[in-house]
This record gives sequence, C-alpha cells and structure tokens, in this order.
Amino acid sequence: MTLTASELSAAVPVRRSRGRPRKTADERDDGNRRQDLLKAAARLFRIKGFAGTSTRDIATAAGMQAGSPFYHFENKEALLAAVMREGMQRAVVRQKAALEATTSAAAASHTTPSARQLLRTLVRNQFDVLLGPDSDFIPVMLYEWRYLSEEQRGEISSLKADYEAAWVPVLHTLHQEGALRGSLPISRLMIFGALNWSVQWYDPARAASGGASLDDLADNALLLFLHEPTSP
Amino acid sequence: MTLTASELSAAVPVRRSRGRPRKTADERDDGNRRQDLLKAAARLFRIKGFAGTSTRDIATAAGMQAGSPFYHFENKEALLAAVMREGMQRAVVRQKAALEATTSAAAASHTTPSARQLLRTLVRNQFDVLLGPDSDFIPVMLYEWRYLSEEQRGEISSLKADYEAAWVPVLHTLHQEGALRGSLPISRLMIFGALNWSVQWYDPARAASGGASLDDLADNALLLFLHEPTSP
DNA sequence: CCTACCGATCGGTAGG
DNA sequence: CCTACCGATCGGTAGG
Repeated sequence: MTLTASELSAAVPVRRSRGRPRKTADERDDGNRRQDLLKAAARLFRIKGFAGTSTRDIATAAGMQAGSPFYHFENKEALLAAVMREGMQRAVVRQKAALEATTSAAAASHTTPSARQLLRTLVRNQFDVLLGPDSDFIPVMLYEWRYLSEEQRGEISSLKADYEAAWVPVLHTLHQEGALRGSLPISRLMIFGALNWSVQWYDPARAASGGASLDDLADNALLLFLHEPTSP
Repeated sequence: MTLTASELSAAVPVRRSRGRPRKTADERDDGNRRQDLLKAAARLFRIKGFAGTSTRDIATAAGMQAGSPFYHFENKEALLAAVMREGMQRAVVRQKAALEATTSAAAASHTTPSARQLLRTLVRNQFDVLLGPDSDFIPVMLYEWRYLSEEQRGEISSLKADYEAAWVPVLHTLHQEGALRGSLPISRLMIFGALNWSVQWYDPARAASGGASLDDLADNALLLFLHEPTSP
C-alpha cells in the first residue's frame, strides 16, 4: 500500500500551512525548505559528525523523502559547506553588530572603547556564537573541517579570515600594553582554543540551573588571559 | 585470477621476515599484530575520523585482509575504545615519569619543585602527548569521544580522571598564590582547551624549519596563563 | 519535491 | 589470520 501526497502530509508532522494549493514551479518556497535542511543538517552534523550522519537522517529530520536533499544540494559535501558558510556569515554579521554596539555605547559618554572592552565584546560574542541559541553551525565548522574539499575550504577560509581580522588590532594593542603575554600569533591561537573548546564541556541547559552563564565565561576568559598593564 | 598467499606477500609490502615458517597456533604473535592494528587505527581515526574510516582501510594499513581485524577486536567500536585506552595509559605513564624527573632534579639541589615548575612539566608533557611522535592516540580520544558507548566512556573516563588528578593540586596552589585567575574549574577547562586545540593548527613538520618547538609552546602557555604572584 | 531504484561500500561472520 | 560471503545501508539519480 502506498500513500498519496495528501495522506502523507496528514501522517507526517510537517510545518507547512494546511490547505495550501499545490505549488507551481514559480512559487516553490526553496528558501524555506533549504533553510529547514540546513538547520537539520547543522544539528545532526554537530551531534553525530558529518560521516556519522546519513543524508536520509537529514531528510527525515527536515520532513522530506530520502532523495530530496539532492534537489537542493548537489551532494552531501555541498550541504556541509553550506552549513559552514551560513554559520560563518551569521557570525561575521553578529560580530560586527556587537562591536558597533560597544563603540556606540562608548561614544554616548564621549569616549572610545578600550582594547580590553573590545576584547570582552569579541569573546562574549564568540561564546554566543558557539553556545547560544542556534549554535550548531559554528561547532560544525570547527570540528568537521576535514570533510571539506580543497575548493570549499578556500571559500570558508576567507569568511574565517574576515571574522578573525577583527581580533587582530585588539590583540595587538593589548600585546603592546603588556596585558597579553607570549608570542602574539601563538597566544592568539591558544585563546581561540580556550574559547572553542567550550563546545566540548559547556552545557547551556545546566547554566540555567546555577551554572556559569556566557557572561561568566567571558569574564573568566579575560581574567585568565589579560595581565595587569605594565605601568608607564 | 587469484593470488596465493606467497604471491601476495611478494606483491604487497609487508614487514614480516622472509621465509618464516607458517605459524602454528602456539606461536601466533597476537601482541604484534594487535599493536599494528591499534597504530593503524589511531592514525586513520585521527586523519579521517572514526565514522569516516572503514575497518577495511585499517586492515589494509595493517597488512591484513578485510575481515581480520575482527579476530582481534569484537567490533569497530571496541577498536576505537582500545585506541583511546592505549593512548590514555601511555599518557598517564609518561606524565608520572615527567613529574618524577622534575621532582628528582629539584631534589638534587635540595629543593622542591615550585607549582610553576610542575605546571610547566605538565604542559610540556601534554604537548608531547598531543603533538610529539606517536601522537595519534590522544587526539582520537579528544575528538572521537561521541562514538563511544556508555560503558566504554566510563572506562576511559576513569583513566582521564587519573591523568587530570595530577593537575589539580598544582593549579590549586597557583590559584591561591594569585598566579592563576578566574574560577578554578573554569580556568582549568580553558587551559586544557588552549592546549588541546593545538592539534588543530600545530604542524610538527613546519616546526623543524624554523617554527615554534613544543618547548616554545609550553613557555608561551605559561606566559599567557600565569600572572605575577601577588606580593606577600 | 516524491517514487523507485541502483551500484558501491560497509560492518561483520562461518568455516577453515 | 584468510576466504568467501551476507544483509544492511549509503550517496545519489531518472523520471515525473
């Protein structure tokens, strides 16, 4: 026995609005279904890894049939790359907004944010991107990098460079002030490691019941990394 | 056309000594073959991930036929757990030896190593375990954890607890001295993150041609994390 | 996007 | 440990 399309949409929980007429080619809501796929893929790739997730898992999670993801993406790798691209684009946008908010706040009192304040903003935003709501995309980028093809890496790398570029002048200033010790490039990588590793141990659910908040993490990171400025 | 066993050993590069008589059941060198499997598995799991590596890949890398790994290990997960167990056991042994060497060296000049010296030893050993020769095992443990079953996790976790136990009093002392800032458990996790993340970016090959050595990394880590002691 | 399908590969096993 | 094999699953596609 087989099910008709309408019987299927009664049996399977889908978010589609009820009674919508069969779509013509011109009104395909590619964007929505594509977004559903990306979200499902990000979540599964994060939990089970890229190689450990089947395209069927993803299709099911997005309420589709087994072959349907390939209507939206050429192959499984392209889906992974899209997850990473989407995650990095959002991260770059959010980082820019966070920095602007910090600068505006300082401007209101006719000052300019200190390098310390800017670092705090960057760190806090990083924790949000890694651990906050909708935070599956960036962990996938960090931990599933090896499954990208050479060309795909190039594309995502340039987004990553955008993101990291904002850190450079801030860390440079702190290094010159003596607040950041060690070799600048090495210390930078170690700081990123300290932040990115939080994906492995931080449990947002437990935070609600008395654990550390993302603000606490950011405060702790600055305390740990930044030294007293050398007196002038 | 099929090849006989002896034609195969001529065609395929194997390390077996030539002309050795066919083994009887009593002289199976299980230990050696098992070790070969573990080493091959560790290397492949690190490079391609657990789910991205087939048991055939591992068998081939160890010079065996497709089904042969299952003579040594019940299934693929058991092989992964064995890689991690082996890695952690070695890491614990090496850490103990490194700490004893540090204590002996201090004893030779009738002193006791400072918490700073002990941390430097722990950090330097950690980099060696992560990045030094034969360093595939621990990265696999760090990054393929999710593929372990519940019982397997328990077993490896207790080894991990052994390893981390050595850090606790050292970090505690430094925290009391004011050299380590922030919440002790959070700062500890951030430090581990900074070290463990090096697996993602450190290239031992480039170190030979002018890059940072493992000693440089350890020095840098201490500079970054440890503050001037508060004057008494 | 679904239906129906394919070839390839995978983890694992029986028997020697 | 090898030989020979199996059932299941996987990424992907043709046609509508």
